[in-house]
Amino acid sequence: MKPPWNCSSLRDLAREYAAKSHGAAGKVGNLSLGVMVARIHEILSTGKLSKLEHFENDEKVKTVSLFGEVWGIGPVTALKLYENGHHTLDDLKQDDSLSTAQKIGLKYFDDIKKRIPRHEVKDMEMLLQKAGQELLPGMIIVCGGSYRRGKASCGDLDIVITHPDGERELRRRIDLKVYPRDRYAFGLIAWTGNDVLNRSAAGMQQHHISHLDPMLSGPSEANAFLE
DNA sequence: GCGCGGTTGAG
DNA sequence: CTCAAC
DNA sequence: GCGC
Repeated sequence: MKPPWNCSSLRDLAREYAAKSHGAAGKVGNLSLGVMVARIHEILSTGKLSKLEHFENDEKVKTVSLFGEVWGIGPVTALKLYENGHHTLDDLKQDDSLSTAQKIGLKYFDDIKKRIPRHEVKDMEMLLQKAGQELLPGMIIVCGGSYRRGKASCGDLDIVITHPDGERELRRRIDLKVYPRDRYAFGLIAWTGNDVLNRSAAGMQQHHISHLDPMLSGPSEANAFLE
């Protein structure tokens, strides 16, 4: 397959770039124009660069990249995990040194990777807007990101919130405690208080249900200022 | 010679 | 402080 | 390449 432009025009572009970047004569970085043109040509005609094939097929590179796809695991941790002898996502599941976020990211790896259909994002946006209006009339809630750019599906929801009176609002502190139904009783006791009762309820929970799944059964708390 | 985005939050 | 998400 |  031939690219729609010829090598001489590429060469001109490369020269121009090289001139701007104050590189050595006839070079871009440490690549000669010839090599650069050849590589661009290969990418345009085959869609990839054979020089990089080695990397894509390397077991370590593949595994570390895979680990890096887990929400909560970045480049540093991905590499560490690999060097600690982990080679699959199932290996990672055995590792209890993972952070809370990483455990969640791993557990819901497949879920999180799934794209969200546009209509579903629209539904969720409307739901939030409705809840927002009821909470504080005049609230403006908009879903941004790829949804706002008109994409047919989205990786997540990016929500932006404002209010006309936002600047003058008196700030109140709010604590949200969300419990699964089967632990609601503990939560109610704990967060009615006083602090002594809070501690005993926490103890009861720990003693009776600490074996339950922390994501599905654990209380989640949000401690926030309304801003 | 090094970092190259800045901010926020978890741990 | 490091690491990660956004 | 630029600022530290």
